[in-house]
Amino acid sequence: MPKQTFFNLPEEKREKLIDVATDEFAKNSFNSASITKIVEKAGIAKGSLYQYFEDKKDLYKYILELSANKKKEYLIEWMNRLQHLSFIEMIRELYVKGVAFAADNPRLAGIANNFMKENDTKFKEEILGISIEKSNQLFEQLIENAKNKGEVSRNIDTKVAAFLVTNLNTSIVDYMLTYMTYEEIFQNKEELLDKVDKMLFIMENGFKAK
Amino acid sequence: MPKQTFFNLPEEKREKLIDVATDEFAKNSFNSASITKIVEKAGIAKGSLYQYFEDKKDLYKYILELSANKKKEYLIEWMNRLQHLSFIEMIRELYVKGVAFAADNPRLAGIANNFMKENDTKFKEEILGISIEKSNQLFEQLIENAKNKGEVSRNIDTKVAAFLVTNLNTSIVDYMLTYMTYEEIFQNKEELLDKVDKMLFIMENGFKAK
Amino acid sequence: MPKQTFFNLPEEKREKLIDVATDEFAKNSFNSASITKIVEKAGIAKGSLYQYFEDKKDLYKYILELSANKKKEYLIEWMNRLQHLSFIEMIRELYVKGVAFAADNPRLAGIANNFMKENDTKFKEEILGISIEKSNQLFEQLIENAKNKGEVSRNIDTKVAAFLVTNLNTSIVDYMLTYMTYEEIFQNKEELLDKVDKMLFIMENGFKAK
Amino acid sequence: MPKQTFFNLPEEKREKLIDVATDEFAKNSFNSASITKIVEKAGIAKGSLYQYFEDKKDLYKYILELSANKKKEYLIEWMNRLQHLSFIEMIRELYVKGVAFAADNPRLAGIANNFMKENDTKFKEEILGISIEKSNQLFEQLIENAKNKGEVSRNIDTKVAAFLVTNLNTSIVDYMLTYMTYEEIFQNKEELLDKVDKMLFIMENGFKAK
DNA sequence: GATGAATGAGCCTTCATTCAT
DNA sequence: CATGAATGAAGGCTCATTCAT
Repeated sequence: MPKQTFFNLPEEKREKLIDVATDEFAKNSFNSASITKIVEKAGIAKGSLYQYFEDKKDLYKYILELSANKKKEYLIEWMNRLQHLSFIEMIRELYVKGVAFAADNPRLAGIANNFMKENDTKFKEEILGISIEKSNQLFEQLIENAKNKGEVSRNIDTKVAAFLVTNLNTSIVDYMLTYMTYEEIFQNKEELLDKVDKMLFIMENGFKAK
Repeated sequence: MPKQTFFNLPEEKREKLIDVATDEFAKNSFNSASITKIVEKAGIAKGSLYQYFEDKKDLYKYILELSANKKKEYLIEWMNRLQHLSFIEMIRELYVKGVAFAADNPRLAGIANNFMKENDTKFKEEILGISIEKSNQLFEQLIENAKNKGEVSRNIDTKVAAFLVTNLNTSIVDYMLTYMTYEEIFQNKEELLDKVDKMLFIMENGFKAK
Repeated sequence: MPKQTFFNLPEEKREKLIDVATDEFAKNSFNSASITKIVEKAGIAKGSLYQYFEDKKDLYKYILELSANKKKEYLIEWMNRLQHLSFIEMIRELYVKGVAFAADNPRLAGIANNFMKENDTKFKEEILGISIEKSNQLFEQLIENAKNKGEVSRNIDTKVAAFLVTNLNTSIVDYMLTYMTYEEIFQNKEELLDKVDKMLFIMENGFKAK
Repeated sequence: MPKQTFFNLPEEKREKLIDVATDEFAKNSFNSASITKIVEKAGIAKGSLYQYFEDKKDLYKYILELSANKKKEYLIEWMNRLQHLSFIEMIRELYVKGVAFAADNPRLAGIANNFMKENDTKFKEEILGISIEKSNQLFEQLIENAKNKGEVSRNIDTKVAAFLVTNLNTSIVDYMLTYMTYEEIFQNKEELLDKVDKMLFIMENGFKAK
């Protein structure tokens, strides 16, 4: 929720600021990110930033939201087809889109990633606007549906399964961003997608030999 | 590797400092943790801390190591029985011990947890003393063995499976520490262990209904 | 190379800061000079100084450069007449201007003087921007020319003579600044210039009785 | 003037401390030299040092004096023959011994050298025990004598000549220690002595072509 | 609306010296 | 006599935020 002044800015200036802030928050935690560096790189006055945004947190929220919106574009197709896909197909597509997003927009993905790592729960809920609890409920619903359709075993615990699905999603992207350079990610996109398939195979069938 | 002076300290003082530092590093990332706050809470002069430790990193390493050692005590039994357990039993025990450790020592677990979240790979490898790559190899070996014994399906990819196992382990503890109060953790230990079992059931058998 | 912010400062404030910093660097080596004392005496916030200058070294470079520029004004006439003067006249004028500069601007001269005393060669070359070696070559050239014109004996070693000329120049000013109060320097300017002449007489004719 | 306790020390310990302190004061100005580093390298308790010496200054005085005494050994021969040498021979020998001393004991020479560079006149006189003025008088006397013997021209100014002689002496050694590594000094001793001769030739005969 | 200077608390670290044991 | 823990001021530097212009 930037102030109106921000949207009155010439597009070039606005984009530059967004770009620079994205970079900073992709590389640093909220605390470590430096407003000073952002305004320096963006070539704007420090005071100006405080005319566009309430404070550091406000800027952060905005950048995080942009990243989330960009990701939604990747997921929109997935969401539209939720009904028509089998559960595993759904998850596969979710992961695939997630990895593709991170591969194509490593900085945007990095922001969300760093956000997930923040320790301060109050801070996170304040930023999210809703409780973490709530944000996890989508998957529980999807799993319940899949159980009803007979696609997912009734023997597994829904909440636990939802937790597992969400965390693996996060872990994959985290791995990419933390241990691979942007270049490596870019060059190995196919390979990464292949690994996603292998992971889903495990999730679908389990470890156990039959 | 604190200086000798640290070990010459009266136990009470030493414990107080460890306690306070543990607290700070459990609640903050390395960068955000404050030496100033630590010495203030410990009631010692700032200069004194530098008589005990080389620098902030040295203190951090020590506290992290203490946490690791404490955790090793929980895992020692697991390690001794590695040969005699089936793969799923092994993983279950690993997770169970991990959760138990975090439930009994939430702050110590929090330190390791925060360490995992650090973005700076060089920093992490410097602290660890070995490469991240290397530290992940144990599980790959365990999975290979399990495949050979016929416990784990040959159809699954070893590296991916190892990644999955490690990350879930981390995620569980992270979840506990981030979204539950110490009190909640303590009161729901049984319930948490039950969830571990449910997760392992999924990992063993997969999502798919049969 | 101060930041633009420094030049945007009201002249009074800027001059005050320059004055105070000049004082500190005239009285102390680079290491011993204190940023804290400078800002206190200048009556500005510590953070402000870092809005004007990159760091201590940046401030130092600037102050040193100011001193050098001021000295250049004294030497500009000398440099313009290099061709038309005999060697000894050249040296005399150099020394005379140097002494006059130090007498009129003891603090500015003191800064350059302290710089010469720094032990760390790398530091000095970094500040100078060129190698020490190079900065000494002017005199060697002048002496060679003088030899060719028959003004200076071919029997003397050029490099050694250049060393001698440079070091005496430095020594004289050093002596003034170290062992005389600013007041004494000011009151004895004539006397000092007379000593310069006496020294040049020795350098011209040597110690030896004929 | 160390305390008696210092002399009661086992020789090995005493020598180690001297050695380490020598090193520190050879590499740093009085201010920059670190007591902490000295005791660490010497392997003694910090408190101990303050039982041997009054304070940092006291230690410094002692180390400086040791260096002076060592140098006196080099100069003793020179002093004994003062009467029998011509003026230029005297100076030559003084310089030669000085260079030889610095070549053989660069650290000891470095201490004296750093001392000369100190800005605080009061500090220097306090350390020296006598006024700088006084310490320069020897040469004036020697020059006067040389004039009387007809070796040195009556046309030169005694005080100025004395200043010149002393400062060149210092400058040569300073040059060696600042711009040459210990190894280079050691390997080029002959060459350095040759330069001394060349410088004395200039001082004897002057620049002027005849 | 834009500016950017000013702020002062905070950062980690080093210092010479003291003094209880 | 030796120890080394304790001290707290000082070191250079960065921070997010404010506010007069």
